[in-house]
Amino acid sequence: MATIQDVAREAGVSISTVSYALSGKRSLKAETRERVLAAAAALGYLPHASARMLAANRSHILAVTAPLHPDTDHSAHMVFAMEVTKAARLHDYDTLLLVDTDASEGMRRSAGTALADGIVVLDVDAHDERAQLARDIACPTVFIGIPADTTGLVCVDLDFAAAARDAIDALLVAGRRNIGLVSHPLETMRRESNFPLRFREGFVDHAREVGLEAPVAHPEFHRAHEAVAALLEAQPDLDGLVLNTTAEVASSVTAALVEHGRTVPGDVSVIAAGVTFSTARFTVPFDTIPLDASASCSAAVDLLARIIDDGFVAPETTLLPPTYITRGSVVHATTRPSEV
Amino acid sequence: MATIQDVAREAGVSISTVSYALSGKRSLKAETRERVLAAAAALGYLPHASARMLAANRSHILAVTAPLHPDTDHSAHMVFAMEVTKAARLHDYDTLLLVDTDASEGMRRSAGTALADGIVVLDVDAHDERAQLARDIACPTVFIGIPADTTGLVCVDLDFAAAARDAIDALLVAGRRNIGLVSHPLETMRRESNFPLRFREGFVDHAREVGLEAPVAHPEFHRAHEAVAALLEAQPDLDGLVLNTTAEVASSVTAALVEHGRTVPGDVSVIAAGVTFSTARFTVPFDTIPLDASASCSAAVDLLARIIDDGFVAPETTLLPPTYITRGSVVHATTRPSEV
DNA sequence: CTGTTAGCGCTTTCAC
DNA sequence: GTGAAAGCGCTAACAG
Repeated sequence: MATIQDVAREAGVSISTVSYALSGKRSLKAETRERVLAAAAALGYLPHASARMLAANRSHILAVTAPLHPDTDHSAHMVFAMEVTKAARLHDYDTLLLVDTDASEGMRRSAGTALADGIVVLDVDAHDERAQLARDIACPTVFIGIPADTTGLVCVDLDFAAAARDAIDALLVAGRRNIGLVSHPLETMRRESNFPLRFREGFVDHAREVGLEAPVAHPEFHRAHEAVAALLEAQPDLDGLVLNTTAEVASSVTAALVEHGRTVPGDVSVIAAGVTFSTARFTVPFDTIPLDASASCSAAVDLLARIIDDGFVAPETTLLPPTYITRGSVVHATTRPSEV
Repeated sequence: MATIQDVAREAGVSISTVSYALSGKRSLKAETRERVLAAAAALGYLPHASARMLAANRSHILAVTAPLHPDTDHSAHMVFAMEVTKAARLHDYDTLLLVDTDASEGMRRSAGTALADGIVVLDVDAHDERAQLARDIACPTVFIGIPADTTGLVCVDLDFAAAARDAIDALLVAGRRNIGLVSHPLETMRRESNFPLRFREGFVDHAREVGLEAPVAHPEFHRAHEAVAALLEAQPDLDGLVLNTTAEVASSVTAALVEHGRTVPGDVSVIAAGVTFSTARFTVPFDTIPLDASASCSAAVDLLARIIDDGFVAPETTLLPPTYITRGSVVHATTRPSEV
């Protein structure tokens, strides 16, 4: 491997000139710079990562901690990890994957050894131990998700409460007033997984505001059947359904409704909200208020890069506004095909 | 952050003694070592990663390249990335995630800058550009998966041909002779994704050896229906089915068979083979010859660690033997419930 | 058994 | 506009 020495010799300049020519941190005579770049290219020079890290006191590495729960949706997990990685590359960072048992210990380690310049925290629980950890370590950290106590933390996430409101409002506009929510499995709620709680809360609160009953069901066995049955029991006239649940459950909702003699979207209009998966290929594609991993991750990494550069940013929580995708699963109550 | 200097001062020894006390690379008087360890603990000392990298010429980082295809199974993708990460930690390596467009360029970069000590290549196609890249760069590389030309490469993978044979044999033992295969979508086959090809080839070859028809179907639209219909057309007496396909397709196989008036496992016995997902929660759980990500990744990382340490290992392909998990979806033809 | 010291390859002052 | 040189914090000879 060619070193900066080799390039300097080849170009007939000093190594500092090479360094500056490549970093652009000070202006050189155009001709000199050309010569250096040519020499570097000729030798196939690439700077030695650890030497650069040590000298510059910057690793150009971000750590992303993504713990694994028994109910973890691997697919969503991967999408977030990849989107963080992609966003990081735009800022010239590579990303280290910290998983499982290593999610906390790895955070401490990569911060303590200066392995990482910053940390992205994924899959946040309400009482996540990584929240306190982030306060303790001296390493810029951004949460994608919002723990119960955000004191001193920087957090980014979709505004799930707003997403829940928008979903209800869209159904109201379609003349639907008997609205239910299929939320996440109880297992997920029990560990106080961050966004399912916030979505449910937003849903319940807004339903109360606009004077709706709005029952909530938590599916079991990764199927919609029981959840739909429970909602129909609580609300026999169910005509609107909000889904903030897993892909598996969502994909069986239409079938479950049909088994109970309800058509979609005529009898029951459906909206999937705060979900990462696409419903485009479902029997009936659902209107969706997506949880856009790319948007969340870019926002988080942009913030993190800024914190690393500035050395400081005021702790704050950024809520990303929801967007609405129409796919035809919400129709006005008066135009119900079953009544045509 | 405390440095090795601080620890040396605190313990009243030289920095090399600290280094040796912590690395154990030479023997010290027990008391000295204790004193050093105590001092390190007291100061909360953690070695500076980049300094260690530079001095030791070892980054303790592995890169894992996992490109993204339109038909990528994110869930399986994540499982492999995580299993590599877990296995790497056992050897004191961290793992860098290289995704997407960065899969090749990132490989070159992390090798060229000495960012990574080694590379794990995931999701290998038959004519994967990363094969040639691995030969060109001077960085230990292990493939999980097997490209068409393995010259000079180190590869690890499940023995998919053996898995296909075992699946057929298990059905033969159960008295089934009209066996079909539901393989991967054509999209996946077209890019010559590595293991679906090898499984299909193993299946077709062994079927010929034992004198079976053995039609193969490639599902569309991520559903089993059309594939099952195609197989039944080719083989109206279908009584055995091998699945080497996506979770989505596999989960709808039983329903598709039932729609065609066939029971599982009575009329048609089913085996899922070379798959990462579990069928335990399916309506009818399938006997499975698993593609064990953990096993493949451990084997690959163990090998890689050895190559990094030894500086050399003979290029070779390691095929992991398949195992069989019984879940009751294969019954003998004479005990067909539908005939009881 | 322990200490001294020369780097590892780069960045960045400081000097010209 | 360019060069010389002092580190960054560690590892691993080389000495004793």
